[in-house]
Amino acid sequence: MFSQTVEYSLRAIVHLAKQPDVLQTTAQIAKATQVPAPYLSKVLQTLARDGLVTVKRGVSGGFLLGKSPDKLTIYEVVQCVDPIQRIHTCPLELSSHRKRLCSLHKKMDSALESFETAFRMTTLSQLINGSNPSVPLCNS
Amino acid sequence: MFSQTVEYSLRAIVHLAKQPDVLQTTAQIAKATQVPAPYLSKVLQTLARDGLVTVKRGVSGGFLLGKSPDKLTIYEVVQCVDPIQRIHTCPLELSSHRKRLCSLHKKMDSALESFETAFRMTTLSQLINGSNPSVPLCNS
DNA sequence: GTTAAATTGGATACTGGTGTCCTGTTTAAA
DNA sequence: TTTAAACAGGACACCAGTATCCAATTTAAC
Repeated sequence: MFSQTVEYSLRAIVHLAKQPDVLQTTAQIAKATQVPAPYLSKVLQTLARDGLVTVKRGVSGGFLLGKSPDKLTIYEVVQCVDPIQRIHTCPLELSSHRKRLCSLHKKMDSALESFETAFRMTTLSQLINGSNPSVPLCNS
Repeated sequence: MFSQTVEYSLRAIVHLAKQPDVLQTTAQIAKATQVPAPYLSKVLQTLARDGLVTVKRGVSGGFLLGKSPDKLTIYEVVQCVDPIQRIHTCPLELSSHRKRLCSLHKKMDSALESFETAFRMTTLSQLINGSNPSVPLCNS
């Protein structure tokens, strides 16, 4: 259901959000998140394109979270790397369904909607400062 | 988000559910649902394996819905052809997350759960006899 | 200025989902 | 019994997501 890219990008963002002011290299993030470094590199590029992470190139460079953790939702991350495709028009292109989806596709889309909403309402802060004793990515 | 296989299988099931007692050939279903016939053939095989459709081979054969439309949920269809993978154990295999997922994966799984629930609670009857004037697969 | 750390971008390989085709098997109907 | 309709199963092609590697570029530190 979730692509690897989504899983990886969320891990990376969460890791950065835990120390929002600390520059981290791809290698460091890769180790902490158990994501293959070369692939993570591509994912970080994508995140950087949308400003979700900021990048500093060259020696002693690395990545930083691009937005404040309490203003950054996991929805933004997902949409950046592998957008949730809502169903807006009839996949069969039936003319009479153009404005109003049939019950099947309406149901499918409403499932997507609730999925989307769950992500829209969750910020990185919530994940990190929540009551859950299990710290993301951290074996403590 | 939805695989083609899920989309196709739901179309086929809905089509069969509209006339639960009428044998339909792969070609007929393919035409009505706008699904490539050879691929649909594979999907129908999968559905038949789980008894969601029943098959009659040979001349004047075809497919029938395998269960009563009011007892068949679209969840069963999805789980048959392309199961929703809930997150039960920590993807990073962190020992301390074994029993209790961290906040990130808990959130991801709860999104999957609501997704799943939406499907669990929807029967084929509801889709077909609902108040929605747009009839699935039908340009009326 | 030189060096080395670090990201960028391109090229490449692998894998699974999607899609097609062909042969074999079943079976109703003529 | 023969024929043809229809599904079953295997083989194959294609493409996008996943993953790796390498050369080029940037830039801090010496």
